[in-house]
Amino acid sequence: MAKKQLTELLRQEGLSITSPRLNVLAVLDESEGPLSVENIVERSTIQIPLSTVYRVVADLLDARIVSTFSSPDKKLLVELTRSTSGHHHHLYCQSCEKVFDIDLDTKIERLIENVIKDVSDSHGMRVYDHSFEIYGTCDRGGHHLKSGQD
Amino acid sequence: MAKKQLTELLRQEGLSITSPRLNVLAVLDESEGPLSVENIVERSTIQIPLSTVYRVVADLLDARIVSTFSSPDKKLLVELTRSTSGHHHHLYCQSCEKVFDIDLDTKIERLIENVIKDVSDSHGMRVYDHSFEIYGTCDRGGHHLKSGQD
DNA sequence: TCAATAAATGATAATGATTCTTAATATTTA
DNA sequence: TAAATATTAAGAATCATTATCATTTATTGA
Repeated sequence: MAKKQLTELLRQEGLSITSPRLNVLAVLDESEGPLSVENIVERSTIQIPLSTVYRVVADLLDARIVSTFSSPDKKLLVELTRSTSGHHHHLYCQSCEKVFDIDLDTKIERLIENVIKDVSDSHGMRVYDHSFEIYGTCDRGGHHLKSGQD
Repeated sequence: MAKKQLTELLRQEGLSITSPRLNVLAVLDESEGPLSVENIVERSTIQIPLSTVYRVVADLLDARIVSTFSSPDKKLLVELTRSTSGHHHHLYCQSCEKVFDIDLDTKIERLIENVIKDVSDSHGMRVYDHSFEIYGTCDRGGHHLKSGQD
């Protein structure tokens, strides 16, 4: 995606255009999958302090430009909201520490929605989200090759 | 569950019988749902340092006497493995910060297994676990009433 | 375009959950 | 019961994340 488009993303949400924000967006845009804050810093062409990345991510999250969730080892993972067709799930590889987006087909997803409705009704709760995550190992090339996505 | 039974649980797994271990087990046994480490300390009749609870929980986890997972705010949650019929899922309440165990019916769970098989095959991964979590609010009595379970 | 104003950043300190270290204590085993 | 072994308590250390605040940068309106 061109820098101009990234700029437009920010402008549309009323966020001012700054170099840390553009760079974080560019890094996320170039990645195939979700990235940790550390990943983002590593991949950025300019140097950005971790604290700034956390703040930028929080702002982008408020604006719903990115989505966040946690890895099995409880680190913050970030991805462009737009890069996925809305709701989806994640597949974690224990050995190479990558995360993959997965989409369930509509039938399955609808079934899950029904299950959620049953469960939440029986508990008298209003549900705002759900997650479905799969943990495995790819067994390619040993353990802990490298963190990062693509 | 009687103290004698808790003792037996430890003995069966070859763990020595200590007062922190028995107390952590007793607290978990009396709770309706999963507890955080802090919850456990609060509810224990004897005083146990946090670090000891973490270590005890790690030992009990190795012995598969307890199971652990993470809350949305990334805290460690613990429950007796025995208290649930094996695999199950969780429902989190944002307002009162409780966690409930939920069981999906066999048909649904089997369906999920199939989905997982498809996904893992297509990514060439060996799957060792999955999670399915629901997030909601019970809207009873305002927000952040109290952490804890029963 | 340029100064005034508001917002964002960088550097670093603070925090909170969890883990580690080590001397002291409790449990097990012979 | 005593020696050998495992566990604990206390607090320091660590890691990810958040907060603080002085400085810099972006925006806006003349």
